[in-house]
Formats: sequence, structure tokens, C-alpha cells
Amino acid sequence: MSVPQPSTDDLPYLRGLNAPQREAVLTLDGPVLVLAGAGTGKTAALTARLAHLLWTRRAYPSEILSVTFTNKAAREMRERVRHHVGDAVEGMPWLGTFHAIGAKMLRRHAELVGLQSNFTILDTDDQLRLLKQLIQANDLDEKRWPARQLGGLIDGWKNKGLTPDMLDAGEAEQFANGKGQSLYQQYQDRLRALNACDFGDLLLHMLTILRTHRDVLETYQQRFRYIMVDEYQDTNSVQYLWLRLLAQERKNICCVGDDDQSIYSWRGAQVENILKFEKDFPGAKVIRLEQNYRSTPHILAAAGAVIANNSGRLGKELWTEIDEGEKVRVIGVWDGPEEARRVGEDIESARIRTGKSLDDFAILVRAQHQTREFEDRFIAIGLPYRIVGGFRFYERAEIRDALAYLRLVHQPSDDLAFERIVNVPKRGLGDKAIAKIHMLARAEGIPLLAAAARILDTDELTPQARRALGNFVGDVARWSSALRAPVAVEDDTAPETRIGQLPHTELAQIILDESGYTAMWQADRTAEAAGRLENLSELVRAMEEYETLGAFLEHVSLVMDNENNADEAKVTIMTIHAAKGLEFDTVFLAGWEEGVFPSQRSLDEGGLASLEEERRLAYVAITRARRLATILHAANRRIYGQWTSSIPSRFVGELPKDHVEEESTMTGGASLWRANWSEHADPFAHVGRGTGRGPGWQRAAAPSSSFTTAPKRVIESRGSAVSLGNKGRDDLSLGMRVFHQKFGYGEIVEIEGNKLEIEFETAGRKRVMDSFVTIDA
DNA sequence: TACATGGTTTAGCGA
DNA sequence: AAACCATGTA
Repeated sequence: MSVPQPSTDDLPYLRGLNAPQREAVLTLDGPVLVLAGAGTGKTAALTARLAHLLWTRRAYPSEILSVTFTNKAAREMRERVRHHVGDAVEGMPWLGTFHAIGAKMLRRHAELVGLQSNFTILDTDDQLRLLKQLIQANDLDEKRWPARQLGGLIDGWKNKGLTPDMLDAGEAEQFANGKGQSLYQQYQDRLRALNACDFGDLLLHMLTILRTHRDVLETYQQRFRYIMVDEYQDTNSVQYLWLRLLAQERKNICCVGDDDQSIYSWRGAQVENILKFEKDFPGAKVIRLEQNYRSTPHILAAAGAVIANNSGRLGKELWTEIDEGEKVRVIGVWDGPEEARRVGEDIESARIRTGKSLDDFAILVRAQHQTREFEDRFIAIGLPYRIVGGFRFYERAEIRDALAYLRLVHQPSDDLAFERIVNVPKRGLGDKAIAKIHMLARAEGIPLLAAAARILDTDELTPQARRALGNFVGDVARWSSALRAPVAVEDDTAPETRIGQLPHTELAQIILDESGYTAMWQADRTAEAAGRLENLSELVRAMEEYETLGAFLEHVSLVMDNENNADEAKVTIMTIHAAKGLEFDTVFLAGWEEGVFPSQRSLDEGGLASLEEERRLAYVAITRARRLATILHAANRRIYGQWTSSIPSRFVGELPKDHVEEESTMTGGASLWRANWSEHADPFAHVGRGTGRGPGWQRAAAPSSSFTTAPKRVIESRGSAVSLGNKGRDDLSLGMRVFHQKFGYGEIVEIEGNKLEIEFETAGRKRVMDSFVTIDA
């Protein structure tokens, strides 16, 4: 155990740190590996270390490379360092995710791999569309050789740091009888022609550059006096090779990680990286952080017992001084809807009882689709929630369309963007017209937009299509020049749209309006249209924070998260993966059933190794909780629309009895068809009632079976924290036409406090909370 | 060319 | 159950 020098005791950022943490902060030179268990104050140590480097002037902010795993973590680190050393952190250009840093470097050296510095970063959808085109062009059967699979292979190769020419025979043979390598090569050629990169390229291209351009490598080796890497157990081969090259010179590299929290092997992560650190960096100092500051002993014992079933661990014992607290709860419920109901009730009652904020509660699931059940339930009872990383803002159709417009204006050779919006809104340009543009572009080797402009001079197209395309091409040209020329542009065809010196947000608004895109949704009377328009203005608002259109697009392609009205307290619903690195007072772990968690798919294809990764996931999940963890499993679940019965996860069986309190809400006589019945025949099924089980049933007078229970009465009896005592809005009245985000337009047929019964035009009759509707103007 | 229909796949995690 | 795709029809 090292003793910190007395002179450092007063340093403000050392306050509250324990001995190993201090050691991690103060050991600046040479390689350092910090093995930090969950909740052991790893971030505190890392930020203090950064602060120490800056404070002692060991390095300028721009001389520290600091890599985090998520953008959220990067943001948090920036915040905390700012707290210690003030605005010096502003000058930390190299704090971010591998991908963000990779993109930044690559923009400086793009020409070395045949790109221009304004290359576009493709997301998974774009990538798949491109691959699909290639598969078709190679006369392969898309059914037999799906683009997804090829995409997976290519990602895998990139994660390993392999360019097409580096594939060994075995790998090159894969996919479509040996066409794998050729397709990979074609894909890379195509990307280059598009001046585009996928996520893997951000790292792989940079690796190629560092490997082949000694001068560039040396520049960065010199620049980065100190390197820090968070979540080292989740680094893949390219990232590892990157770090090795960059750290080779100065060897001041500090990696922080926890082998028990390695949950990204499917993305190419290699736990071995952390296991072999000492071999890679001889003389490395290894520091262990084992005092947990987050969770109660019961929670730690539960997590520890589960993870103990894994083999090949580095081995860590977490301990804590926190007092005992409540045991981990394990609750068996009848089915998915009941699970959601039960969690909703628990949150409401706990909130009343303890006065905790909704921000203190989280529901963690294995797979994205599990969030839906909770969402439905929480909408019904009016419990504010946020879904993190769910159907993401930037993945919605309207956002992707809008972004395609912006991308095309920003980068005219962005063919994928062109294709996406050339006929959105409908301009009468169908497959025929597009195919002709494609042919020309191919023949001439030019981008689609350029080909479109050229085809206007021919008689290839029907007069109608020609006119439409002419307008479109003209529009794009006008917007582009507005973006590039800071001075007003004369446009004699449409003098009223003369634009110039525009803030990019205004330009975006103009593009959306002039293209007819906004109008398209305004004309749309379906339920979602209003929400989509709102999303579009949200998008424009989000742009304000960025200096230029380019900067914004960069942000969008790297950071796919969005949070509107973040101020309001909300329950968080997210996947376990998304929860890594976070903590919550009270955590609900839903769907602990065989086949769901551990997931069937991982068991099928990965065997024991996958099972162990699922178990680490369980470990991560449990250790997110500070005071209370509740694990749920349902006896019946609907999978692909089919009711299936399920058994509790093996991980439930691995929990230590002494630290767990079990509870089952199931009573005899309940059967599968009842779940079916309530789902199909009962208009209030989604609202839920105490169907003779659980606390709802204890509160209700005496419902004996779901058949004899009058829905209305039970609904009243299960007063929720949000609905009781709320008078309701006074601006609503019977017969009024209102709009609801999920159910669309409808007419109010009953008002009861703040609960409304509404006859929706498409969704039928539903009960909703008044706070969820707006008056249809 | 736009829309409707029906058959099929899908829901493991993400920068 | 919902999203997706391919084919058929107005």
C-alpha cells in the first residue's frame, strides 16, 4: 500500500479518496492498470487523475488523450474535471469516445486513405442499404445471403483491424461461397467513392494511417504525453492496436476496467486485453479498487454470488461500509403485463412512502422490445418515464429524411441521402426515373445529384419527371450556395427566396419548408403526424448548439441520443447495456427468465462463453442499484405475438438465499387463456386492474375472478399516486376533440377527475390521463 | 406511379 | 403483434 506524499494531502481533488484511489491518481508515469469493481469510485479517481495532471502542469490539456466508452461518460468526465480545474478542460480536444476521437483525427488526415475531410459518417441503415445494393449487383440471392450478415462480417473484420487485403484465406472464403473478400473490397471502394465512412472505418482508417505514416504516428506519440482509457475491458482489437501504437513512445498509459463487466464481446471487445495488460506494458503497476461506495451489502452479495459462477476471472472482492439495507427482492408474476403493472405500483407507492424522486428509479431490461410493455403501462397510469436509447430520435423516419436533406446540401456527393429524399415528399419520380439517373451516374462515374443535373439536358425522362427533377436539383443547388456563400445570392427565378448569410438553423428551416417536407406532414392526418412535426422543430432547435451544419452532422452521426425536457423527474427505462456506468437508488430488473435473460440467441450461438457474458450482464445489472434491487420473472410471456410459458432464469437460482427475499404473486387457478381473454376481449386490459393477485387485489374490495370483476370499479379502487388528489384540467369538456401522442385523434366521452375516456378515431375507446392529451386546434 | 394486399420475418446488445 | 417486402391493381 503506498503512502501519498504529505505535500499532496491538501490537493482539493484528493479529498475523500481512499488509499488505492489516491495511488491511481498520483501514479502518473509509466503504465498503470486500475482494476475497478462496480461502484468503487473509478470515475472519481479518473477525474482526479486528470485534474492532477493539469494541476501539476505535467501536461497541457491538449496533450492528454482520454478515451471513454460512451458519449455520456465523456460528458460526465468533462463536467467533473471542470469542477476541479475550471475551464482548462475546455482545451481538452482529445477527451471523448474512440469513435469521436477517431473521426476527429481522420478528418485531419483523410486524404491519406483517399477521403476528403468532409466525409460523411454512415449509420447502420445506410450501411445495410449499400451492402444490399452490392449483393444485388453481384447477382447474389438476397434471401440466402442477407446484407445483415455481410455487415456483421465486415464489422467484425474492421473490429479486428483487418482491411480487405489482410483477410486470411479462411475468412475471405466466408459469405456467398468465397465472395466475402471481394464484397468487402467493393464496399470499401464504394464508400470511398461516396466520400463516406462507416463506424468501423473511423478506427480502422486511422489505424492504417498510423501504421503506414511514420510521421503522423510520431506526431501523435509526441503530442499525447498521457493516455487514459476507461472501460478497458470493452476495447476491441483495433482500439487496442491504436493504443499500443500511440503509447509506445511515452508509455504513460493508464487503463481502467473490470473484467467482470465485459459485456461487449459481440462488438469485438476482447477481455483478454485487460488480462494481458501487464505483458503488453512491462513494469505496469496494477491497482485494485475494491471498496464499493454505491450499494448495500445485500446487493453486493447477490451480485458477487452470481458472478462467482464464472471462470477465468481476475478475481476481486468488493466490500462496503454501507449499512445493511433491504434484501434483494425476487418477484414472480403471472405475465408481462402484470410485471409492468407491479413495477408501476411499486414505484408509485415507494415514491409516496419515501419521497424519492422518479429520477431515482430505473427499470433495466435485456432487450429493447421489453421496454414497450412498461411504456404502455406508464402511459395508462400517467407515470412520467424516459426510454434511453430506445427508438431513437435520430432513427425516426422524419428525422432521417430531414438529415438526408441537410447531408445532401452539405455534401452533394452523398448518394444515399439523395436516394432517400429525391422523391420524399412525392414528386412523381419513381423507380424508372431513379434507375435512369443511376445508370448515368454509373456510366460517368459521378454522384447521383450531378447525374440528375445532367440528365435534365436529355430527353431521357418524361416531361413531368423532368420538370420535377429540375425543381429538385435547382432547390438543392440554391440551398448549397446559401450554405457556402456567406453573401446574399441573387436568384432571379424566385426572388422572394433570396437567401444569404444565414444561420444554419434558418437554412435548415428553409430547406424543410421549401422542399415541401414540412407540408407533407402537415397534410398528413394520421395520428403520428403532429408528433413528427414536433420532432422536426426539435431537430432544428438541437442544431442551435452547433457552430456549423457540418459540426452538427458530425455530432448526429456519433451521438445518437436525445433528451427533451430533461428537467422533469422521470422513471428511466433502458437496456442493461445502456445502464453500464450508471447508478440508481432503486432498480427493477425485469424479465429474468430462461430464453429472455440469458437470451436464447446468445445461448444458441455462443455456448458457455456467451452464457458467461450474460452472467456478467446480470452482474452489471444488479450492481446498478444503490439501495434496492428487485428482480422479476414472469410465468408467461408473449414472444413474436405467441404466448409462451417460461421458467425463471438460472441466474435467479444463483442468488444467495440469505440476501434475497422471494415473493410470488401467483395464485392457483390462473391459466393461460385468461391472459388471452383479457388481452382480446377486455377494452380496459391495458389499463389493468388487480386481477385477483398482488397488492391491487388487496386494495380492491373482493374481486374473485376477472370475469365477475366490473372493470370500472376495480379501476377506481386502484387509485394511483398520480391520479388521486389531482383535480384534473378545467379546459376539457365532453365532446371535445383532442389529440393523444399514442392513440391519435378522438372525442372525449367521459371525464372522471383527471382521467378521460376517449373514443379514438383509429385506436378505439381508451382511458387516458388528461395530461397526455392536447386540444385539437 | 401510387396504393393495397398478403405473405414473411422479426425482437440480443450500440458507437 | 408489428414491421417489412414483394407483388398485384387502380
